[in-house]
Amino acid sequence: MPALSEPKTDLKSPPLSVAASTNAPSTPAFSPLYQQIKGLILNSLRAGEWKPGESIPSETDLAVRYRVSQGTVRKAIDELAAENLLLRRQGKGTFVATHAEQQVQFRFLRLVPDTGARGSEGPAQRNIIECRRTRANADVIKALALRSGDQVLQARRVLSFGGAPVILEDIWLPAAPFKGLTAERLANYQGPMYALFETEFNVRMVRAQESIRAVSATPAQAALLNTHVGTPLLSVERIAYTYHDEPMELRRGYYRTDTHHYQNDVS
Amino acid sequence: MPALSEPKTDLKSPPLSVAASTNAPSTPAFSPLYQQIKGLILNSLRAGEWKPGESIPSETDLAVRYRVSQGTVRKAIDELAAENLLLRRQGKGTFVATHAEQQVQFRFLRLVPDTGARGSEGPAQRNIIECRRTRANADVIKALALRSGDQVLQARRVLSFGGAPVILEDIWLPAAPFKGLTAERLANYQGPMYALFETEFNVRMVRAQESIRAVSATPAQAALLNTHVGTPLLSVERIAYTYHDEPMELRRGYYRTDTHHYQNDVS
DNA sequence: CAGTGGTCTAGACCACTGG
DNA sequence: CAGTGGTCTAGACCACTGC
Repeated sequence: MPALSEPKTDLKSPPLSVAASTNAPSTPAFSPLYQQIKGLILNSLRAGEWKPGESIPSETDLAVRYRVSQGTVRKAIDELAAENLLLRRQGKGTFVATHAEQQVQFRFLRLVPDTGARGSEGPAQRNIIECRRTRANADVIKALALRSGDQVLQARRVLSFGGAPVILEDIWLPAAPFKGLTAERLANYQGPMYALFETEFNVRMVRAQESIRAVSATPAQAALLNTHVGTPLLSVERIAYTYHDEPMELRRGYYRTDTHHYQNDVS
Repeated sequence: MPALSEPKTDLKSPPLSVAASTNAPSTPAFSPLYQQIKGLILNSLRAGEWKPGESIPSETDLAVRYRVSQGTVRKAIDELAAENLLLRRQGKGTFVATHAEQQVQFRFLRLVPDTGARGSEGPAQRNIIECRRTRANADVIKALALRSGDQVLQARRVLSFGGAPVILEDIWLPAAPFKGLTAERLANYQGPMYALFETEFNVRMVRAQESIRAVSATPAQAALLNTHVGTPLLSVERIAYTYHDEPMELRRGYYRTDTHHYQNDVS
């Protein structure tokens, strides 16, 4: 009999009214079994029981562990795979998604060169301009759901493609989860920033929300992006979330769009 | 026995190597049953057998019709619902998605007011500036996969929210599928343009691809959007597709982003 | 060859809708 | 109440991977 840690009481039993006896009597809060399984898997992911890039137990193993049928586990995994949290590979297993993989390297960066595919210009050069620790201001507090007075790490960097600066970014991170992150660590790391966050801080960015505007380049922005004051830039404000919709990063990007464009599929 | 029109030969039989005996010998082109069912449903949708807003037959009916199990039909419908082509409503049935519904009114328009929810400023005012019929130029031919010399309808309009002009759009449509579309018809129609396309021309837009840049307002654009020359505008080029990825519209939009922003979720 | 995910089936039962 | 989609199960078999 496997070591069961989660289900002290069997899952199947009554509707499992999660919302205890609070004031919300109308909705019985029925939650299907596979949703509960999904929640348990999510908990294991957040706790780091299975790390990015690793495989999780097979469907049959999980079925035994959770005492449900394999089909129910399958449906839970299906949803997690659809949300890009897990990655299924037939014949091999199911893996925790990671930003370190080549395929999904730029999943969160929607800027692509006008001609040619992503990465056709070679790898991006990342230059950290500055990095410091400050007290979060009102904007950041709201975006990251912090408390007034909380510390944040702030970084500014420029991304260049083929030698030409294209993106200027200001980044804010809550200091607590990223304890120990220094300017050197950031500057020396080759590869996507989100991959660093995974391996060093066990923080995996899962989804993000972006608000996009057109703005005129300020003198400071123009200088860093090697263009003229007043040049139209794409302003991209991103809030990135970890598991359970916890906001973990605020990023304000300014994109030159004379050789690149932001690409989006809507359906 | 139901009137079977599609499956002259039973579906189940051998792997059904769709890619006939062309040059591609390595891949056996195995296609699961539910994918084939999905294709058949897609064909019925395109042919207009079930119109937008209407319900399609129940899963059990379709299972009988296609001679497969209900679970297989279910999986096909699941995918179509995930792609927003169908809409499931428990207890009622499965419906063909439509742009006429209030909920999905603005599914393709990602511009939202900076404060408040979509539509909080009341309905959009749509003003057709001009509408004419021309020969497609190279750009349009490429975007809509036309043949040189083909006719297109071109329209220009301004969308205003709360009385203030926010969006200027140039729209190109292939003349053939939209035969009979006039400036009056466009100008007089209240409601989303895509809803008109559905009811009048049996053309349903299913997905779109947008390329976004920041540009400076030209004198003409500034005048129509009631702003200054040089104001940064969001340039949004959209190609919209019907069923089977057929391009059906090219749209070049210019958005003022001083009171609104383009919102995007990335995962 | 064994182990994984992927497909397909058949049947039971539940939740929701509307007459 | 009947009809619809939604959940859950159990079992058989297929396709893919790697030893």
